[in-house]
Formats: sequence, C-alpha cells, structure tokens
Amino acid sequence: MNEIPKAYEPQSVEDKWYDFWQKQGCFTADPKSAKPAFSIVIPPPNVTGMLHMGHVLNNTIQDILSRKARMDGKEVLWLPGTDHAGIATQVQVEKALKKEERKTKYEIGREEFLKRVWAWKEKHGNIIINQLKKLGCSCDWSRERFTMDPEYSRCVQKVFVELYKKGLIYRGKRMVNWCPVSQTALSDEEVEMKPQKGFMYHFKVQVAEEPDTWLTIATTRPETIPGDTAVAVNPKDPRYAHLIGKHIVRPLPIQLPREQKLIPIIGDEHVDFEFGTGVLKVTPAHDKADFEIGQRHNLAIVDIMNPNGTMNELAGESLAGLDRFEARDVAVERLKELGVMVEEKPYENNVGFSQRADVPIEPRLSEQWFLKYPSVEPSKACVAEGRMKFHPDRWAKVYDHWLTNIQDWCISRQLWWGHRIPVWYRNSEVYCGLEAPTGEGWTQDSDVLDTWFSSWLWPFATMGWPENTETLKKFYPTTDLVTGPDIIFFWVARMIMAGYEFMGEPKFALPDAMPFQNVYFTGIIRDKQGRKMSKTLGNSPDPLVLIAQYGADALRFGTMRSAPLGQDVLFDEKDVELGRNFCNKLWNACRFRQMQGGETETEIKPDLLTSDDKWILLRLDQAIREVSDALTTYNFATAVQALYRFFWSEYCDWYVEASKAPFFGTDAALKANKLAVIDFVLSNTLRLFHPFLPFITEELWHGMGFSKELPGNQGGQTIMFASWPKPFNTEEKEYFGLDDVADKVAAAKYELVGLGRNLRRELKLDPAKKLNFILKPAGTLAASEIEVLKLLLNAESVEIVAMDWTPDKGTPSASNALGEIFLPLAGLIDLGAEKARLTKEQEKIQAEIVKVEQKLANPNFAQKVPAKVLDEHKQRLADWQAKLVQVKASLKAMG
RNA sequence: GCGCGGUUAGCUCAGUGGUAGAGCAUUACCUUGACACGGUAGGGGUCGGAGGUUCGAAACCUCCACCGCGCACCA
Repeated sequence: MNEIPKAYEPQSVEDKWYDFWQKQGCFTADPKSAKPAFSIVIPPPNVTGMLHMGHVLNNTIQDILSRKARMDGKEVLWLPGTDHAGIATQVQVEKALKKEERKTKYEIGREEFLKRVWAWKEKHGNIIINQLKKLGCSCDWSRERFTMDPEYSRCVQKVFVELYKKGLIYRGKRMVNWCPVSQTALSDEEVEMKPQKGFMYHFKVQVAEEPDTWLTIATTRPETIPGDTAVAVNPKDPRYAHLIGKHIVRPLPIQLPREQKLIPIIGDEHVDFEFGTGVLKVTPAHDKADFEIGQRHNLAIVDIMNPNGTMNELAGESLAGLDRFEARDVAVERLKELGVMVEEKPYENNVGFSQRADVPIEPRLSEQWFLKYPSVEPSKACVAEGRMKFHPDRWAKVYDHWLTNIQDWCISRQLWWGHRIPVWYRNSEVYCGLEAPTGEGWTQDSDVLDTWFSSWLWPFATMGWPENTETLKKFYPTTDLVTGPDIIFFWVARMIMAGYEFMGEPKFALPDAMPFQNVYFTGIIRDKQGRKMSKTLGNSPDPLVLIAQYGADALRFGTMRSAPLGQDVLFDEKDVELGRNFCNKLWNACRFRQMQGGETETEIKPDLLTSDDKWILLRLDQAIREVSDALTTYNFATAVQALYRFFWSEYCDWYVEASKAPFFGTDAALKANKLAVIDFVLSNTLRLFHPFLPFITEELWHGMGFSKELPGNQGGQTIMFASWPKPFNTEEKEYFGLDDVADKVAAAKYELVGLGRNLRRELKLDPAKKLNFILKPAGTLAASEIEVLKLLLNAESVEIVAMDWTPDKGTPSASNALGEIFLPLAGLIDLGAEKARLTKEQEKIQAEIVKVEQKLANPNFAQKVPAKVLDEHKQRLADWQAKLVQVKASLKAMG
C-alpha cells in the first residue's frame, strides 16, 4: 500500500473482495459448527424482479446483522433465494409471447407455456441475485432456494395434503375477489380499497301486487339489475314492512316477459334504513353482502357476467357482450327510456381494486379452494407474550388485530405458473395426495396455489423440512427476519402460523416452533417528495447505477444513515454522495497514517500517552458502546451517525490534526507511540465499520497490515471474522490512564483552539498570516501540549507567560479552564471592532447569567431539585461569571 | 368509523424532565505537507396550537389542527 490513490476508487476494490469472500467460502454456514447460531432467511425477491431501493434497504440491514454476528463469533446462515411470483411472472411471459410470436398462452397450451416460463426464469432469474452480490450481501449462495425447486414444491404439496387431511383445506363455491384482467381469484389481502368517483342512481320499481305503489332503489351498479333476484327492506322499517312477501317488477332486461322479472320483496336486518332509500336491490351473484342475504333467503343466483368482466346473455341483449363499465352506461340509458330513472347524483365510494392489475375486482361466485388458518392461537400468543419481538413493537397490535379478524384464505389461483393443486377428480370422486392416483380417468385440478401459500413455508422448507436436518437443528428458529410492514399479513403472519403448524411436531423437539425470534420492520422507501417509489412514476433510482457511480459501500452508508427506526425513508441521492464522501474520508485518514511510515505498531506505552491520545481512546470507547447498543436495538441510523461523528468530527477533525505536532517534530518515541494509538484506533474503527462498509474496510484492513498479526480465522484472512471491538474494562482504563482529567485537558485545549481561531476571525485577520499568541495557563502545561496548540492555532509561536503578566492595553483575549489566550496585536487591529466583539460577548454572557440566576433564585428550585442538577447549575453560573469578569477586564483594558 | 405514525433550522431528521443538535443547503474565508468527495468560522429554530402536571416541558397528560398509513365499510 505504498502508492495509495488520492481518492478512494470503489470499482477496483469491490468485485475483487466479493470474489475473494466467495472463493474462501466465507459466507458458507456450517451446521456442525460449535459456535452459537445466527440465522436469517431472506425475504425472497421475485425471480423476475430487479433490484430497487427497497431491496437495498432491506438487504443492507440483513447484511449488517449477518456480518456483525460473524464478528461476534456466531455461526451465521443467511439463506437466500427467490420466489416464483405467480401472476407477475406469468404476465411477463405472456407479454413476451405476444410480442415475439404474436401468440396467446392458450394457442401454445399449458405444457408449452410452462416451458417458456422456465426458460424465462433461466434467463432472467439470476439478475436480482447478481445485483444482491453487487451490494455486498453475504448470503450462503450454496443454499440458494427457489419456491419452484422440486424439493420445495414437494413441501408445498405435502403441506396441502396434510391440511386437507386435517380438514382445514376445503373446496367450495363462494364469493371471491375476481380479477377480470388476470382472470383469477385473489385473496382478500390482494384487494386494495380505493375511493372512486361515480354516480348514485335512484330508480323506481313497481310493486306487482299494488300497481300504484312504486319503490325507489339506490344503486351504484345499475348494470347488475338483470342479476337481481330480490329487493330487501328492513323488517323494522315502517315504510316498507307491509310489502314484505310481495313482489316487484325488475326493469331489466327489458325484453324479458313480465312474469320472469317478478322478484320478491324480502325483509333482512342487513338493510340500513338510513342509507339511500332504505330499499336494497339484492344481486347474490355479484356482491358479497347480497350473496349472504341470498343464502339466508334461498334466493336464486343469476350470474350475468363472463370471467373477463363482460356481460353475458343473461344480462339481456342490450348489455350482453359489453364490458361492465360500458354496460353501466347502457343500463342507465335503458332505465331512462323506461322512465323509471328518478335521480342520478355524483357519488364517491370505495371500490376494491386488484393490487396487481390495478382494475376494480369483481365479486364473483366460483369454485375455489380455501384454508382455515391453522395454529392461530399460538401465533397470536408468541407475539402477545413477547417471545417473538417486533421492532418497532407497534406492529404487534396490527398483527394481533388481523389475526383476530381473519377469514378463510382463498388459496387457489386460475393460473398456469405455480404449484398445481394435488387433487384429482374422477366423476364424483376426489383424491388428494402427493402422487397421482392409480387407475384410469383421473384429471388433476387445473388450478395452482397462491404464491404466498408456498412462501409461508420459507423458514423451514428452505432448510430441508420435512426431515429434521442438521440445518434445521442448528438454525431453526431463525434469529431475525427483516421485511417491510406491507407484507405483515401476506407473509409474516402466515409464516408464523406455518411455523407452529409444521415445526411443532414432536420429532423436531423444539421448545418453541416459531420461525423467528425477532422481526424488524423497515420503513418504506420514498422519493424526496415523499412519494412511493414506483415504475410508473419513474422516481426509483437504479441501485446499480448508484453503485457504479458512488460504490456499494456509499449506497449502503447513505441508505442506512437516512433510515430511522420504523419510519419511512425519504431517499435522496445526496445521501449516497455523503456515503461516498465518507468512504473517501476513511480512505484518506488511512492514507495519512501510511504516509507517516513505519510498520503497524501494536504496543501502546501508557506513560507516553498525551491528553489527545487518551481523549481519542475514550471517544473510541464511547463509539464502541454506542454502536454496539444501537445495533442490538436495531437502530441502524443511530449507529451510523455515532460512527460518523466519532470518525469525522472527533478522530479526523481533532485527533489527526493534533497528531501532526509530534509527527512534524523530532521525538521518535512519541511518534512511535502515536502510531500505535492510531493503529489501535483505526483497527477498531475498521471493524466497527465493517458491517456497514464491507468492501472498503476489507481493502484497508489488508492494506494497513492489520490482518498480518492475527490468526486466520480471527481477522488474518478477512476482517469478516475479526472480533467485534470491545469497550475498555476498568483495568484497561487504569493501565492507560484514561481518566476524567486527561479527557478534560484535551477537551479544554480544543475549546481554547476554537476561541483562538474565533479571535482571528472576529478581528478579520488574514487567515494565511502566522500569528504570535500569548498563553497564560491556569495550571501547568506540558511542552507537547503547547506544540499541539501552536499547530491547531496555525500560530507562528505560542508564548507562555506567568500568572502576573499583564497585556498591553487593548490586547484581544479569550479564556477557558485551560488558561487565557492573547493576540498581542496592539496597533494592528481595529480597536472599534474588538470593542464591538467584546460588547456582544458580554451581552450574551449576561443573558445566560440571568437565565441561570432566575432558576437558582426560585426557592422551590433549590429545595426540590436533585443535588447533582443543583451543582450543575451553580457551576454553570460560576463559569459564566468568570467569563464575564474576563470580558469586562478586556473591555476596561481597551479604555 | 376504529387504530397507528408524524408535526423541532430552508430541506431530511436526532433528541423520552435540567444550557435546542446533526447532515445537507446557505454565507465568508482558505487550494496549508490525508482528504476541495476537503478545512476554518458564521447565520438560521418562541420545538404545529391550546390547556394541564412540574421548581423546571421539545419531551409527560388532555383536547384540537394538519399530513401520512393501515383496517373496516351502506347498497
């Protein structure tokens, strides 16, 4: 490391070390290890996905946790993989097929289509994995899993069969959320309610038995009138109760004979007579609530729509074939023609949208598979009782609320890409099993399972379940899960249930079958205007571009620094720039050390330590404590900020600058000791930074020679396995003399430097001019301390004078605990400016004195306040008063 | 409707009872022998509002306002 570039160049460093780590097997987890286990399973990204900022946030955190655990001496398994993303992947392949061959999947058939999907997966599936590698993720790639792997698929089928046999999975004709674009059922969680502007239509219908009586019905969906099989009123509603049992004439379809359009008036408590007109049209085939009313009253179910959202012939010839929204307009026209439209007024209501396709879902009656959620009670209990911890813990309430109100999960999807339901039919026979039944005439259910029905098994299906493998024994339950709160229901809650249901069996001999001990919920990454990152907005930067531009470490650092615990992250490229600047600072600080020459110094001689040395060792000690604490509480931003402050504002700004005094001097022993301190500090610093900045720290670790003295498995081979820094214990502090006194001397020295620089600035002196300062120390001061002062003040000289020395009239000065500093510039400066400066200073001091005096003057204050606080205030008052005396003296001296 | 966050410097955010902080941006100056991806010094805040508790509140309590999110949902 003789010829170090002036600026850090990440591009030449990152790939080199990533290859090194992989070749050395540094990420590989050994289940036979005697070390305590630490494990994380990655939230599997979509196999066809691309890395976005959310992944960066999420995976950087997992990497930090993993790397920290390795340095803590744990056996680490970070298990990576991808999921097959049923709908998303199928849609992508369909699009490609359309574009390249102008064909639909139906034209090539299921089998051929699946071949295309696999080919697509082979081609694109590694993209996101390689992107994670670029980011520095230390996953055990030898264990990479995919939810469509044969072994994994086997787990999914097995789970289905078991739950079926337990009676928890059943098939039924139910109202489901139907996506007319994807043409599949969706679970409740995949439906997003959105306010929509539309109209509330009021139309009137004639009571068949009382031709003079008309009822007015309010609806937002007139196109569903042909599917109405009753109108309902509240039996307690005096306006209508007497009509129950009679019939109305449904206005649509127009062509239908009157007798076929007679539908009953029924009484149902569901009807709110405050709302609308108090008369509800009941469309059991197209509304969930109406379906339930229909069940209660044995109403006919008339499905008037096709799966793709167009109307069928039952809707009548004027609507048939039209899209549901066109049909609405036409239905309105028909009602107007009939003269039954009473009113249409603008109306906003909430409509369920398919999260994936972003179109309104259609409640639709169809044959689907459902799961009664298993192991709900233990899943609730483990979080409620705090055995599994959520960070931040407010998510526990959200989790509990959801689990308390869940409905059965619709797990079948009308897709081709996914795990096929292991059920076969022959006439009225149904067979559920891992293998196809023997005999002729069986056909397998054509549906596949919801992707989440496979990913809920992720924590154990990736580790060899259903066998009780070495990996499961060692690494299950996992230590941490890192994910976004947006999938708390989709994934987290379901994984917990699956854990209890399938890992709770006696053969696994687990005291608690929960899949993880901690769940850390990240924030959601937004742009700097607070908008969610999205492809359509184009506001999501490509992390790979950022890595190419600034380096992976910079991206990690910037992201972590701006990611407060449990809050959304407003991402700004400036943060990455800051990360790059920081890496450069770290680089150059090490470069400075190298330029001082010499081998790595390992022995610090306590009697040669200056106040600066002791001060920086204490600051390092503090930083180690803060960073360690922050990491155990998942406060990543706090950890980064503590490191930033320590390294930049303490080590570089003060210690490195102060160290230049001995380095430019002649005392070889002092220099060597200084190098030893620097090497100690840097070696600790690099280790503290390693989880955040894996690449640059590894480069510097070797470049600085810190690896040389260490055993291979403790930092000799890689910083990854170097031990995490420990704070000093009492004996060490005593040995190095790290006490309050040394700390205060250095702090006062730096404060005095600030005061001196301030004098120079206030007096508008040429910054380039070397000045002579005079110092009247309050106590004794070593020569080395004076040298540091001289250097930091950029002074020509610092002359020491005795206590009885008095300055010439008008000499600017400043003082603190260390002593009084003068700038003997009589005649050179503008006395008016100095006087103004001092007057301003005096006013500020007086204001502070008034504030403290007022507090102390309050009799209650002295009585009630703790002694420590009282002393603090008294001391503060004394300090300000001393300063006031000094300023007044200076002013007086000015004449 | 229920629940959860948030409101502190121009911006993004720390700060859970005792002298209001950081980074960015900004102003002035500096290319000095680690670093201009840098250094030095500065300006900038009645901590959303109103009450209350307290010797003392940015912090604790109550109410309100506004912003964001989740759940539920009446046709």
